[in-house]
Amino acid sequence: MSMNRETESPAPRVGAAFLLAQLGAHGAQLFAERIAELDLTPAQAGLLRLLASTPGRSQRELADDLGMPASRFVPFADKLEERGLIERRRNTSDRRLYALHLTDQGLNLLAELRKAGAAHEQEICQALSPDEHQQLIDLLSRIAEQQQLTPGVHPGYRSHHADRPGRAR
Amino acid sequence: MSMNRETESPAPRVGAAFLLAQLGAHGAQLFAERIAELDLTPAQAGLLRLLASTPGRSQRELADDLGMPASRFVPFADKLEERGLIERRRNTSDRRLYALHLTDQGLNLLAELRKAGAAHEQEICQALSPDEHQQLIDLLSRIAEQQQLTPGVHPGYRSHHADRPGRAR
DNA sequence: TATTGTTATACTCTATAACTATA
DNA sequence: TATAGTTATAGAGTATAACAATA
Repeated sequence: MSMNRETESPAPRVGAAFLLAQLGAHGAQLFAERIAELDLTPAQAGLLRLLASTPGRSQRELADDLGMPASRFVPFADKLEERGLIERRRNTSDRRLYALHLTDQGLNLLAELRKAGAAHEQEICQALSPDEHQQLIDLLSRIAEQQQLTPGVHPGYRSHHADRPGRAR
Repeated sequence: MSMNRETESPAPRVGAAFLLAQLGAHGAQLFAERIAELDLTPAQAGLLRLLASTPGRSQRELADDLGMPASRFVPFADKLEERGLIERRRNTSDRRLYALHLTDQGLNLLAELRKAGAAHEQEICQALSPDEHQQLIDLLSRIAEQQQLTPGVHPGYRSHHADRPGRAR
């Protein structure tokens, strides 16, 4: 079949929103494959980062931040506790609450995680010069702020496969 | 433990890759909610756009492009055919193949879809000036090309809820 | 009575693989 | 024998809601 019957549409006319969705999903997949080598999922990595910045919060608060129902957070946290990465401490003033903390082992893994994050950043942005790289961060930050996105959390965490790391296909 | 032992890290130090994932997921969600008013999912919209640019292809080819298994493509296309948006025509030279085409009704809905896409683009990029908007598109296009992403398709299509439109929470 | 954490059940969605028709 | 399309089934993952402990 002839493929060039309508040559009057040369430019693909791709918008920024579509590119953002496309690149975001692509990058998220690459990152998931990368940290699978640490036996971590993006959601698990998100919890570790969350506990590093504000330790001692309750499971319900953390579940809300990650966008997952409390009932799913329980086995989600169970696995990380079994691996010795996080710790549940009883709150003495209100014994209904747990206070979640990173263990030393969790801190060590978090350091590995940050190395992986830096390598991932370079992989995604290798087409840009350092100046352009910073330019992109500035533009994206402005959009994120205007869209009122919470720093450090994105909606993908609420999704499926929060427990088992995915592999490359 | 004291929380301000390392005060030398004042900036949140968010990378472009994380912002891309965050904004991509956020924008995809907004877009899904927007086109739910047309009773369409992002994957369905993707197929309509695909058929508009290159009509007459087989189901297997299209399923591959959308990243979904052929078995799931069948009921996926069924719904659009029942709604009179697409049409299956038998290939005369190889009668195993279907050739999928948009109907007139499908073309009309595609026009609505493009209006929704333009409005979505403005919603996402309202923090930027026209110049900055174009600047962002250029930077993202360079990354997409270097990462060898297929124009017009993104991995989110392969995912869940390809059939039923989601609503705002 | 309200809230945190937990468990169980019922449901949705999916891929695997078998099957038919055509090549 | 190989491929396009289809169907069925078995399994994974989820939210809803009931439950126990504490406030």
